[in-house]
Amino acid sequence: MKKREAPPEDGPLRADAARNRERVLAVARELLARGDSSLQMNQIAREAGVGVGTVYRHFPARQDLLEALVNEHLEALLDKAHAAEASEEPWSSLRRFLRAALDLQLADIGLAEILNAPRDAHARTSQLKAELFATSGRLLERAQRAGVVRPEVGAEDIQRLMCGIEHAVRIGGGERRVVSERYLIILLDGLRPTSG
Amino acid sequence: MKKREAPPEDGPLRADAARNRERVLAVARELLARGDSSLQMNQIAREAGVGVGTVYRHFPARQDLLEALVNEHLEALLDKAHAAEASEEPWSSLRRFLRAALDLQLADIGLAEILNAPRDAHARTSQLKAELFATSGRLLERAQRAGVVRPEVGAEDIQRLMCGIEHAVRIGGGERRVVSERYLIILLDGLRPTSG
Amino acid sequence: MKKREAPPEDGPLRADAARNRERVLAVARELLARGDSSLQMNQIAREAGVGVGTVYRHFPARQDLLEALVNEHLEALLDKAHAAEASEEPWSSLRRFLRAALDLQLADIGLAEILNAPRDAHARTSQLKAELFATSGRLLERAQRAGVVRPEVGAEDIQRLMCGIEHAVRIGGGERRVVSERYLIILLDGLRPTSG
Amino acid sequence: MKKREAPPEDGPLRADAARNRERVLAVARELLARGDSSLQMNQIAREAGVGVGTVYRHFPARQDLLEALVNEHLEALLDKAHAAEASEEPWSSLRRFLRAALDLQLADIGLAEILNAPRDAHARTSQLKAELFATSGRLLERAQRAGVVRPEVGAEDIQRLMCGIEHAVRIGGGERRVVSERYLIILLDGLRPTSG
DNA sequence: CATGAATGAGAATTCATTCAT
DNA sequence: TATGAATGAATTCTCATTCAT
Repeated sequence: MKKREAPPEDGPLRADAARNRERVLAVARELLARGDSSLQMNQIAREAGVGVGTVYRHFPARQDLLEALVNEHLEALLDKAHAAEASEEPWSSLRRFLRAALDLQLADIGLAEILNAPRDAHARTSQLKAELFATSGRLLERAQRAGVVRPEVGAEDIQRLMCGIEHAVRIGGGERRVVSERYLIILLDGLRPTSG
Repeated sequence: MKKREAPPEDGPLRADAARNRERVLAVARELLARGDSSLQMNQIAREAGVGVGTVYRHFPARQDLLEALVNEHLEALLDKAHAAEASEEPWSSLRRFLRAALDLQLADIGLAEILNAPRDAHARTSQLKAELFATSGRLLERAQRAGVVRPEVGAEDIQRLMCGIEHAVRIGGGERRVVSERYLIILLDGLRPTSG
Repeated sequence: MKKREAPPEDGPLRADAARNRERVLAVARELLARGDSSLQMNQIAREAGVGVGTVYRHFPARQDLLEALVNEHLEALLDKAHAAEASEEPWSSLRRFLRAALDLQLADIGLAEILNAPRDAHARTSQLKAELFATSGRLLERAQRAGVVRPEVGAEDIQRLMCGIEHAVRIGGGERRVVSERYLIILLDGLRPTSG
Repeated sequence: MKKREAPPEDGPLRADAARNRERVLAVARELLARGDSSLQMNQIAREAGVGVGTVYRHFPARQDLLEALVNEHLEALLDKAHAAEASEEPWSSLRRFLRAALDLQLADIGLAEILNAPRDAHARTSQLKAELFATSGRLLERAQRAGVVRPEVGAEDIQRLMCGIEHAVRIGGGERRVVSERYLIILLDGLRPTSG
């Protein structure tokens, strides 16, 4: 469990280094997409056609690789959140955001892991998570003020419940799009304030 | 993929064998409770103070151990389901059953795994799962006939959603009882038919 | 029965890799010479002063190691066979070949095992065996056409009988060279056509 | 490698003990006949329907079991040798004896092992082996005096060569009876004195 | 910087033998 | 005396990580 130095992030990478980095990321993405979230360094190196050492140079630990991979989806998700915030309707914007979030989580098996990780390898990740958390919190509160979401749930609950729905979709069969839509609707209905 | 013989289950165990078996089960239970579901034979043997061979004698594979551990909870859950069936109120009996299920799943990290496993090591497990599935299906249908649950969900959906809620509770902090109760309520409300 | 990748045999090995490979082979050879044909990976690693992983990298299975060890002897034997074929005298060339074969088989306890193995790990081995079989078959037939070997024996019989002689030499004491020479003469005389 | 006490051989066995002993022997015989000469105590016990301890009580080591099994064949072989000795023709009696020996060795995979073992577990075995060795020696010498066997071979050579032939028969295919007869003829012809 | 061979701890599994019942 | 559960050393094999080239 020895600590390695952080990868040099100062200057722009040399052309070949950048190419290798991209290859590694591409392979890792591919593996996640195939549902293999083990991210074994040797396997990645082999499939990327680089040495293991190269993978370790760019990503000293599995977590670094995972964050690099997930961050772009995190950014995409943050964009969705901001877009939702720009909309006028508290409820439908929240719904749209959660739908997008669920799609992304299902497409990227590492996203939930990063969202739930207690600590991050890179400040960038922490920052993105914090922003995302804040924005979804505002979306939620707006909906609560409008009386369309039960008042006792918080942003963290939403995140956890979304990961729960993702899990429910993953563990079984059926057409992904259809199932995830059905389960999301159940969650959304459950979030509505108790009528009466 | 060599086939092992089933562990001898015929007669009552000898006193010392029974004691060791219990020790192994106790350690395994403890490990699951600590959240470690890897159930490594060496580790279990070491912590139980028995030889590895002893663990293998009683439980030739991880799956056998897991099922032995889970089956008693599965039976308890089935009892709850039958009790719920005996009740008159479609909705509250379903709710009571799901509450019990969630509590058990949270207490036993292996329960969900067994519930979702595509195949079982022991016929007993398959039988219990089938009975449980059938009973919860009847509970669900009764509630649907009474118009208190949306008609498009099936017993499998309920199981998957419950595992999702379990997951949501596990991945975060907070007082387990409180959090699980809150999330369950959201799920239950979500299962109600769309009013209007 | 998982398939492993073949050990990389393409380019020339790195200096240290080659050194380790040689060490492993040397130890394995030594073990065979000592009469231990079990070729246990950890024992070899220990005696060679390398990690187990290194042995596995070079030789994923016992069979690979054995074939690597034996192939050079197989090649030497094939050379002998070709040399014998180049000679003019049917009988003495066959005798010379079988003498060489017996010497090699006695020097390398793995040779007979590979010769009798129903399948090989490497194509190279199969190829060598096939060539050897064909060549010894031609030597045999030539001797049969010359009327100096009984007609009903085939190349396979010769191989089996030679392994039998090897076995006879191994199971007892006495000066190896002397005993093997005596037994070989008995076999050779036995192969002559029945006079009368 | 701790030494166990010899099994009590004094009095006649109790009826049930004798029955168990026979069961064990029967199973072991069966296993040898199937070509499995590993004689694993647990396996034997299981198939015999007795506890391992029982097997160990009767046969403290694999060698004891093997000898018990083989001794009756050894006795049969000795009978053949004596019968051969009683015959008048030096050559055909030797031939008949060796044929019988080869048949027995092929039928009992343990026979050769006992014959070649440097030391025996039971005096009875040593005695049988010595008698057999002496008798075959006399058969051999008679044939040599008659000038029908080359003078430089001894009883030990015959034994080793016979084991070699057995080995040659075992390692390949073909009809056992046919192959063993063919190889035996080659050996017998090879044993004849060099004509001229 | 890149490479990939080497490392070695650790997990799974088997089996001969012992010993409590 | 019989039983068979228990033992644990021995073996195979994997993989994250290091480091010589």
